[in-house]
Amino acid sequence: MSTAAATRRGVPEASVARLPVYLRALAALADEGTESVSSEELAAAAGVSSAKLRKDLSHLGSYGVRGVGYDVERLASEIATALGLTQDWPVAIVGMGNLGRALAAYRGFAERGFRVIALLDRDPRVVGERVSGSRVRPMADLAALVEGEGLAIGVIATPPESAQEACDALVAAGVRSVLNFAPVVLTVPDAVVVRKVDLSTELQILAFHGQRLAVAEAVAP
Amino acid sequence: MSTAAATRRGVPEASVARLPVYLRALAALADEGTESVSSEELAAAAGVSSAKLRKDLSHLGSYGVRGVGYDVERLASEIATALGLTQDWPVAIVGMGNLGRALAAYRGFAERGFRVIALLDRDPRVVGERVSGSRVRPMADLAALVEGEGLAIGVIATPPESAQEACDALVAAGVRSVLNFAPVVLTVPDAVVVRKVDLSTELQILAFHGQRLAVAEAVAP
DNA sequence: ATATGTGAAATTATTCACAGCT
DNA sequence: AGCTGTGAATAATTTCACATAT
Repeated sequence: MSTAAATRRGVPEASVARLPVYLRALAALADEGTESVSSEELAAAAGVSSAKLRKDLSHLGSYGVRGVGYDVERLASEIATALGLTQDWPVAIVGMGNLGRALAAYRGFAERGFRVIALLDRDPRVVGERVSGSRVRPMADLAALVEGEGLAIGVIATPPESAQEACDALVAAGVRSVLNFAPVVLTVPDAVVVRKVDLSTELQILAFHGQRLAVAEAVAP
Repeated sequence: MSTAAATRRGVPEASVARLPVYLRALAALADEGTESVSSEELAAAAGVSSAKLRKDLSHLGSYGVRGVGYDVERLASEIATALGLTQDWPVAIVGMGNLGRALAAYRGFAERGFRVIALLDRDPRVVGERVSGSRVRPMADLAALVEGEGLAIGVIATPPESAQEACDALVAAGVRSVLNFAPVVLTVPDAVVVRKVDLSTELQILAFHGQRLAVAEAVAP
């Protein structure tokens, strides 16, 4: 099986979710001038076991050298290719409340190669306002953004009540990838991929573990 | 095995991660006055299969009625208890950059019962400033916050370079639960639980799937 | 000598399908 | 008659351990 085939055919979801972490660790190593790295070292930097790292990388192809390790630049480039980061992924942020404005000001998108090409809001009182140097656009512009500018990823930063509506508008315009910050479950066609970022879910999971720790300590201090 | 024992002994991690979603769906049902719900309905609202929902709930105990379904209030209360949400979880946010300020202004913490009791920054020029009605405090205050106010959860909103330092300070002060927004892997002792929220990782996962979809469509449009 | 890549084993998670209870 | 709770079956993921390549 060729590398390209391996990439297109299934890379397990759990592996995909870790590739960005490896990529970041590799970028840090490259920054400090490291040229070669072993699976043990890279795994430590990424916070996983070396066996897991090697298994993950094996789904992309065979880019290491036995007895030596991995070339940092090469591996970073292969992971970036597997993730599809060699192409452009124009992003639009929908919902210009507190969160939307914070995201619009966030530099992390651009740093990772995601170009924010539009900020949108459904409220006519917000449309036209300048946020982080861009004019806020109406939802009706979505179709043109997909057609004309290749808009590929929609970020939903609306209040929960309007998140599904925002999502429907994105999907209707042809967006196939959605990052949802609203604390609701979105309904989308099969062809659309949704990822969720949810603060309060994370806090609740922490509460669960915090409670477990407290109980464990009470039993065996 | 008693319910309490079931809760304390392992609820699978994958189930724990879904409990907050069920809780939110139940809250929405309660809001609209629904008193009883079947696993099928609740599962649909939470975006999972009914078998998965029932299996997840079975780890908490047996709170449904065969042939009938679940009492919405009761189930919500049981899940809240399992998650440890009946107790107070004081939160501190470390790092008063853009993200830290956005988080400080975010109402979602309080709505879910997480009380933000302190905002901190290591920069003396920021300490003392007022953010969202609170005075920003120095890192040296952490120990007193844990001792005196029961600080339990630390939110790291610093730049990546200082995230480990912030984390170390939290852990040294006695915080056992950390929510990390900085795009770095944190090193902590076993007794500390870290959850990560990472925008660019999520975007990269979307890019991977977007690429897959594009390829699939090219092959079979 | 050393570190990768990978089958095989072990563990964890999901789905199936139905017995058991209301 | 209907819906939960759960063993059993299946699938996914992780870990082990070593043959293989340099």
